[in-house]
Amino acid sequence: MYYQQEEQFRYHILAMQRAGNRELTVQLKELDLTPSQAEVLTVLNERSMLTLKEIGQHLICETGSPSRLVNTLVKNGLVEGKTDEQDQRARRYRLSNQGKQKCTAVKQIEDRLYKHIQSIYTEEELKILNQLFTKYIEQTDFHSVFRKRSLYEGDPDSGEL
Amino acid sequence: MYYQQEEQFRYHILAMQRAGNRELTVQLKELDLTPSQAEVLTVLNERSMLTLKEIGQHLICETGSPSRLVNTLVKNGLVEGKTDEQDQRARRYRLSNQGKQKCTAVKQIEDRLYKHIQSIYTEEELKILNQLFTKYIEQTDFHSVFRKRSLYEGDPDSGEL
DNA sequence: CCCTTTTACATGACGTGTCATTCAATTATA
DNA sequence: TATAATTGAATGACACGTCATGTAAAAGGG
Repeated sequence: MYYQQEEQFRYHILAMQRAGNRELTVQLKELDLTPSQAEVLTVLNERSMLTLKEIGQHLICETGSPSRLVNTLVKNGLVEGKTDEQDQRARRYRLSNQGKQKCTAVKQIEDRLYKHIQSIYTEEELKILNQLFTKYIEQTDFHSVFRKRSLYEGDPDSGEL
Repeated sequence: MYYQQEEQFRYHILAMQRAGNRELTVQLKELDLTPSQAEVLTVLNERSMLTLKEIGQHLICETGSPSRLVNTLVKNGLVEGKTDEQDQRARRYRLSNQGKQKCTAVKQIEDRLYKHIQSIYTEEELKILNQLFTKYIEQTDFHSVFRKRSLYEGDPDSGEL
């Protein structure tokens, strides 16, 4: 068969994403959160007072402007927004106290996921995988997201220009 | 940072899936198909006269019973279904002539994707990636899907038990 | 300063993914 | 053979992810 490895690769990526997302969905259900909502909380926990557009630039789960996603969190009292004083169009968002609490709970659940990953791959294998992934990601819009989120280095502020 | 590689891995998987899906979505738009719809066509092209449940067992894009997905294709004239004679509950689906035509067009688009993947990774790297992915997939429900779809061997019938 | 263009966001639309519920056909069981 | 349990599928519900459109604020050009 032509492209056998390529086809396998393509469906592997899809399956891995689906599997991971389901795992997270189940775990996060006890917090009444979806994986996407949890990612927003994580982003706002790292860098507060972001506009919608900025939040979008830090999300891997979604490209465009995550209006609905963030507004759901506002409605649920986890995030609060204020109109930007310089720009009346923009709103700046931050975690509420309840949101901060949720966020620590989210971290525990993420740790479970990371431990699961650790149980499957050695640190050496993960490095190989991530290195190869980077070759792909570099060619996509996501590259800047990873930099902004500081997901490449252990250093938690190198993405902030 | 704890779990740095694991976190990167997790988001890499998400980003790769999103990037690939967007690429496919754009390409398939000229056929008026979505990636999920294209996967159903591909499955029915490999093995015809499947029930909804069986189609679901061959799909990586979706778990449950893909009623709506398949019915959209029926409505668009790409797939036709007949009630199973042994089991009045079940319907058996196959590609219409129009569906078969679409399917060859889909293959060309998939080939473009595979060539893109080839342009990023060597065959050796793909083998390493797929081998590592398999370690993960083996622990999920998707393992049987890959076997049924014969995505593991070049042999196009080994999954049929 | 007015007018055009751009920008930030909201919203409608559409097709998923996922789960729960419902319904009818089939199988198992008492 | 009645009846109960199971199964295949349809459907409602909900939250996405993506695109297109609309609206108001801001920026830019004359």
